[in-house]
Amino acid sequence: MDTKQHILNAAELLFSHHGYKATSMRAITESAGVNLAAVNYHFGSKKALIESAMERRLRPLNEIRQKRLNELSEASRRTGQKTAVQDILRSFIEPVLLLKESRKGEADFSALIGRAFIDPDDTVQKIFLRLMKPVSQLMLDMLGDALPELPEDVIFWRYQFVIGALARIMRMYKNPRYESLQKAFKTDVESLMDGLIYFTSAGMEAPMKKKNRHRNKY
Amino acid sequence: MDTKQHILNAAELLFSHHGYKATSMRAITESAGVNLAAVNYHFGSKKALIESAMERRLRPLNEIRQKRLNELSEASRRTGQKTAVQDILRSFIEPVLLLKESRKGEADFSALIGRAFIDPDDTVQKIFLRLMKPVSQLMLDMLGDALPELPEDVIFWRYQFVIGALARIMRMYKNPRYESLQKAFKTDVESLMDGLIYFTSAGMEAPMKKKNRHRNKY
DNA sequence: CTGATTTTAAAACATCCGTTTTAAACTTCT
DNA sequence: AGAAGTTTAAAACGGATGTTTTAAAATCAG
Repeated sequence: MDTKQHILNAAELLFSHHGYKATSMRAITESAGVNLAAVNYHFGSKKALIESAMERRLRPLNEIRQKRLNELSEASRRTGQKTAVQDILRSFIEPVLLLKESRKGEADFSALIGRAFIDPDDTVQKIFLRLMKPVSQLMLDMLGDALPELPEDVIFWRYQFVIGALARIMRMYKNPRYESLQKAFKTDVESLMDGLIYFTSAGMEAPMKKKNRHRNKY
Repeated sequence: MDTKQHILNAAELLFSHHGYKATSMRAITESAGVNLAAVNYHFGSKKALIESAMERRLRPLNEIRQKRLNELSEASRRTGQKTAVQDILRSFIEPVLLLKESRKGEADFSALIGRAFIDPDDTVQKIFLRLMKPVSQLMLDMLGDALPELPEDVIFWRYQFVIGALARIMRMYKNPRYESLQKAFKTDVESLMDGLIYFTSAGMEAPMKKKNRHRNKY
């Protein structure tokens, strides 16, 4: 009965490394040690398999995020103080990187999420947007409340900057492909996470400046 | 003789939309209105074609970046003042987004670069890293000089945050796939670019805080 | 035990892929 | 005009892909 889990684990690992298109059913089933037909038997199709793999990780992750964000809103209502931008970002960023460390035995599933952010396949993108939509909307609402002086579109794009930065380090951190770039840095997850939170908090709270204050020739 | 250009334009567009693996030779040649065999005749292989497509855009772009960065260094040497972080980031970010607007007739090649950042294919990644290496090293050096109080690994990761944020908006901006998320925002490129520069400048200059100043339950 | 479900093995399916080949037409330049 | 280079058309290549089928074996629940 754990054939499904074996398949999901193998799919998660291969998909996070090579992307959707380049991960074949034969590679998945061989890596999982099961028969080729098992995937279609249990999941129906490759598309349904990758959807299951993404949901297995993204659903509980986003539930944690929403719970933490709701706790922040409640505390704000209780104390009458505005929620700090840094706490909002921390609620969004911390869970994915901490879960990464807490399950060392399993396949690296924060890489799966990092891959889902950017996989070029339309199927993957649609699944991902659907799974992220509730927490994304909540983030935008809370950031809007925390930064009332910023217009809606500025909040939106700054949130996208955060997403982009997070997605990048989810793929880079401890990824052998990028080891050559990282010299001898032995940065631990907590430091990297805190670094990202400080960076994005400062960026989120940066003032808007007037345009055309700087000429350029290109 | 402009068959090669037609092929490159078609490859650029399709590759930026669907990624390397999902862009077939047949799709490229049909979109370019040329024969299937023309790609192998002119370029030798699919891999060599995508390499040409990337080099065509990335080489002049990074030359502009390096030239602007060198001008900043020279000005700093001349005046004895430290180079501003914002000017460094502007030299890196502005060229790609401004070139995007200046050639409306051609295929959208900033999307090509945005895609190259994140395509899962190993071939694409190797080509991209090779083309980006010189300007990346220059950026790290200059950021290190501008922020002497930050350790090397913090500079490195913050630079990666910038890369991630930039790559994300290069793919999102004016991409029909993400239109539904952007409500009625009619943000122009200059505003978006300035927004990214202010965001990343603030993040780059953010102070480092001590660790473990915040408990969490997950 | 029995019946239902799960899993395996092996083969075949149609389809797509990058690439190559062949021969004929077209263009360009000397 | 003639040679060289370019482009087209059509077909085929070997291989990989997702999916399906068939039948036998293994597992498990009532």
